[in-house]
Amino acid sequence: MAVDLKFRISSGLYHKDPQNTEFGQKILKYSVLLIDKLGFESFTFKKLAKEISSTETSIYRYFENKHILLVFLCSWYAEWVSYLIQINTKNIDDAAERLRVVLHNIAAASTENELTEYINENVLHRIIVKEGAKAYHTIAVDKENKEGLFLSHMNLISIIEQHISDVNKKFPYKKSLASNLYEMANNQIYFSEHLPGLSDIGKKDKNHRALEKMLNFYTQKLLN
Amino acid sequence: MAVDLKFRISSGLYHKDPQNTEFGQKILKYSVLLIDKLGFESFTFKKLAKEISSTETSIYRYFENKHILLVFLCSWYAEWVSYLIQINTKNIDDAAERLRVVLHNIAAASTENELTEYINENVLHRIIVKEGAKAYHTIAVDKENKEGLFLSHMNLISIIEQHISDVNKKFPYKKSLASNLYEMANNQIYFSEHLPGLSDIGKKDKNHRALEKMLNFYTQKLLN
DNA sequence: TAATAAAGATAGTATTACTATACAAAAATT
DNA sequence: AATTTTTGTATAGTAATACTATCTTTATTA
Repeated sequence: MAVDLKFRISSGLYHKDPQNTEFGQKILKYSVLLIDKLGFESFTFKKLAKEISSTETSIYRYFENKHILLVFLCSWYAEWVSYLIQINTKNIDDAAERLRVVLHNIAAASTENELTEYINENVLHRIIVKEGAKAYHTIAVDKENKEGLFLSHMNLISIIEQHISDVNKKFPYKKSLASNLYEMANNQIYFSEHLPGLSDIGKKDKNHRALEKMLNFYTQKLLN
Repeated sequence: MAVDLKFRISSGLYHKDPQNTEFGQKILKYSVLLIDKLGFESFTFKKLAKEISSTETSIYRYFENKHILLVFLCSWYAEWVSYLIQINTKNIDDAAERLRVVLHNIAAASTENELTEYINENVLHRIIVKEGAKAYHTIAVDKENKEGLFLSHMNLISIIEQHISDVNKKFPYKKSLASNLYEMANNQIYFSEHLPGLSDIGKKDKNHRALEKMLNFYTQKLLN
């Protein structure tokens, strides 16, 4: 059953929260599909407007520009994964087992059931893998970071960090391991599909299974 | 002493090899400086042309578009690091020690002496850290990969892989570790400067030293 | 000296990334 | 019930981008 889940996302990322209106949700839904189809560089508000039989002006009422929309989508994704981690680790006492759940959720989030009507999480995950890094590799990072535009992402990483800490309090690089596990998960999925020479994860495997196994191998070696 | 080192770079990345002409070298030199200054998105051939008192047309004689120029610069960087690794590991018998040299070269390449007249390697490294991922996160990856546009990068990763293998032949994720060490090096430098919540590497440290230490810690834990 | 290549000059075009303004319908408020 | 506000539409316009085409000048080389 699709529930209309909404997440709290930095108000700097929209003029009006798209999660709250039908039209806003339509923007989200079709921007995900269109970015996936065209790639972020070729995606424009004009094309999106055409897709949803609306106008550029209307979309600009919600988002300052397409870069901000991308950051919004990345934040939504981070909130969604944080949410999954929270509900899936809630009743687990063993820290090592909780961390395994965390790794499952960052590696295979897209295999979860669809939760929302207005975002195809599976396709969104593909966008995060392909375009996610562009959200913060921008000339204005420092300014945008100061404005809190990356808080959802930061928060996700600090949740991962906490679970790492629960397994091994004395590990000297908790933050770096947390961010690296997340980046590695996304990169290795991308490499396995597009640049197989850069990964041991095969294209043909249900690759999230192999990836998950690898992430577990890494963390076990590092934390013990 | 600056030597005019030239690298063999996939011919799909230029119309005419910029390393071979004075004008081509000027394009390389100032594109590096201008991308660093403006960020890749705001960088244009028109602005570059103005900077070097030339014309867009002339630059298009060398590069199909700015994306291809970026891939060229990333390839040049990969060739350069490969070269550094090669000369710096040549006379070392101990595999573990060689791997340490490899990690030094991917973490702190920018602290090397300048080798070439026409590229400021220090600034180029900053570009790789900030913009490098954009080179292959594009809608045309598969096509470009088939055309061999990423061969220099692939080759660098397989050199790293070989050194990993020399330390522990049985390690099950050599390719993934190789690509991850490289990505991690770049990302953690970026995070330490712009998104410190994502890294344990401090901004104030000579951060390549701390990074190098972390990469060594990782590989030791993983390979032993 | 003639031929060829390299770079410059100029012009043009479709698309992008917006901004401005005016308007109509629907929703909320008084 | 009247009126204000919010929400989305329609249209137009602009500077910049990402090129392409063509022609001329300058330098190299055969």
